[in-house]
Amino acid sequence: MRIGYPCINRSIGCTASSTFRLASYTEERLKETVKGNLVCLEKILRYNRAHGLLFFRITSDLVPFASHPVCTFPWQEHFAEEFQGIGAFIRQHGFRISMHPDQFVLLNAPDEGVFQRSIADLVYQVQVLDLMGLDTMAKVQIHVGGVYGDKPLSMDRFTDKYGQLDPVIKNRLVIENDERLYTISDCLALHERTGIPVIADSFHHALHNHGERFADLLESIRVTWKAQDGIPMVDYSSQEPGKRVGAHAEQIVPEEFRQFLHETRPADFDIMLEIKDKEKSALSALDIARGDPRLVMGKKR
DNA sequence: GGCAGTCAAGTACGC
DNA sequence: GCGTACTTGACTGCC
Repeated sequence: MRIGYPCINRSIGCTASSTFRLASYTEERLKETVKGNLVCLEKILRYNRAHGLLFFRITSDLVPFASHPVCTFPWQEHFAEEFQGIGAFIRQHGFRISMHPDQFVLLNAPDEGVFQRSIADLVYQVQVLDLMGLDTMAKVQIHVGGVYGDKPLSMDRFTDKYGQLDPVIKNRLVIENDERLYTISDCLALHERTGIPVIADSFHHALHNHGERFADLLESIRVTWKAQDGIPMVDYSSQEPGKRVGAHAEQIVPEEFRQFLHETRPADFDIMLEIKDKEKSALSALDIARGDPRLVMGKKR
């Protein structure tokens, strides 16, 4: 078990998610933005290593417009050395890495254009991980997609479209339950038909389920991850009091997290804390998990 | 320097 | 059919 947080660190004064408007796109602007993002990504990873946070989600904004037709610059070659350097650091310290394209990546979209743009984005995300030389335990997580008025048909379409993907993408892709449309059980059913690993989001599960206890699903989830996929990843969050149902909490609720660790024993998985104050709550979580036999704190130096 | 409005992309839903 | 919410940090233009 490793503990981590997504994309942004609020303590170190830089961001790896710097971007710009499409209207201001120039090759120069892209180069300087990516350069800055990579420098910051390395700083974040160094912070994480120093604090024992060994799970991290790399932002999709690392290379802005990477999958947009406007971007013809060969950033892969231009920044090859920087990617390799960061990748070496990740491997050296035993980090687990994920990426998460946002809502526009929809494999089961009936619209061919949407599907093609989704592929382009997945190619980009996979390239980032490949350029870093990371093995297939580094994952790209997506949701199943839309329902389009017919859920069984849309699940069939997911199965078909997934089958058409390049193995390079398939080797990294995992599906996650969402809070409105597709549950963990739906994802497990899709695993049966495609072999795709299932990443469980405990908070989404609490909002949308078929009455199953989260902990009871962990064994079924575990077996969807093969040796080359690593142990399962799990997204964890809790409800922000007084906000819309489904709003992610501003900070971790220690007692809830302690309970979560207790209930899920002895299942082993890496936990991503989708909590708004980012590394702050991740550090609290690490503190709470201290002493849990599942926890990996990183190689001592 | 600070603030409010806006931003590549899609879907679901209410009217 | 059309507009809006969803979700969210960062950018951009305006004061």
